[in-house]
Amino acid sequence: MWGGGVVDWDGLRRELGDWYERVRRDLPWRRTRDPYAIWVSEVMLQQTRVKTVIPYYERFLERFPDVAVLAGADLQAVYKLWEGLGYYSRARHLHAAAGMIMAQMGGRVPSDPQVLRRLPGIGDYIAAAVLSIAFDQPFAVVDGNVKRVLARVFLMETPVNHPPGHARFQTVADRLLDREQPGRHNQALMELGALVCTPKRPLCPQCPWTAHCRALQSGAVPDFPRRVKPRRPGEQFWVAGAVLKKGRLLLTRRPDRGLLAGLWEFPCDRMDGAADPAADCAAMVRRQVGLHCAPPQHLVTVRHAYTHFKLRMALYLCPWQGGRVRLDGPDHFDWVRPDQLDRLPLHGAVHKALPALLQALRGQ
DNA sequence: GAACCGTGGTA
DNA sequence: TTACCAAGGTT
Repeated sequence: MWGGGVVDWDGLRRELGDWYERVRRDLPWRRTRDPYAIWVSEVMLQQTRVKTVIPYYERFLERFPDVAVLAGADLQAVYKLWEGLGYYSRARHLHAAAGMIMAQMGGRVPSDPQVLRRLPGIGDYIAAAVLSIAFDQPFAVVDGNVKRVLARVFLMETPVNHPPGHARFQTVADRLLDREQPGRHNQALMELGALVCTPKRPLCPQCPWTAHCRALQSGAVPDFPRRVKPRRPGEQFWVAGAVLKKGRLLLTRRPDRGLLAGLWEFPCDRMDGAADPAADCAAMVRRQVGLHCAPPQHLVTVRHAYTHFKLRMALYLCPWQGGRVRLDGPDHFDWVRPDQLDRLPLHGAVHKALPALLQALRGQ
């Protein structure tokens, strides 16, 4: 894998550690050794930028300062704090894991790898991160940063976005790990990927590993890491109906599984056909919440990009005409005054459409 | 093993 | 506008 060349593992570890001590960012989760806080930070940082996470992390630790408080909290409150951060199952898993820790593990984040790994939402990466950073245990993390750095330094052809190749990176990361200071080492390697060995325009002159990097020596840095072509996401069309009754709007909650689990929205569904969207919307309202409404009035159509499909959602204003709410799909509902909408966790597409709705309501 | 699961920044 | 990408995990 390393082309027969000799690798100076000790030199790599030392130079990385020295570099990290010089340039490390002062991040909120680097000011604590509390396993709970480290865990929360790692969950939030999953597929999410540091800059985005910081305010969420601060609020979360303030509101839920330890495992016991989180376990005792209402899941809806956790979702509300997570609103806008995405991947909402992370919030549900964190809450459920806190409950398990209180019920079965004496209220402390477990330091046993096998126990930790059993908690929902904790996979290989987060387990290794918590164990190394909070408990000084010798586990190497492999995230997107680590793969990119290793691919360049060792000229690894393994695609970084193809699960079958993951084990190759883990093997190299294990060999490279500084077992004396695993927490510092793991953070240093990720910091190198975040600050220097970046996806585009890496800052090679600032890299502590210029003498070791095979991609740099062969002028191939822009060609690494390798990546397999992802499939282009398809497009979906949704119709959403804001049912208005006596100045209140009907909001529904999505089921606890699947897309946008647990978040609130206006009743919506994929469009049946392109023939008559307004009639589609009225039919959707009857089907999903059992209500009859006056002819829906188109307010706005928003675009939103999810991981695996693109969405165009048309929002209609639907004056209530009759019927009592009977849910088919959503698992909860509530009639909400427009100025109270911010009490519920809403997803991105709803937030995009909201200004048009509020403006229409003011105009009535 | 492949598909699913969000959002915002950036080029 | 589109494509890429970011401290992954679950089903």
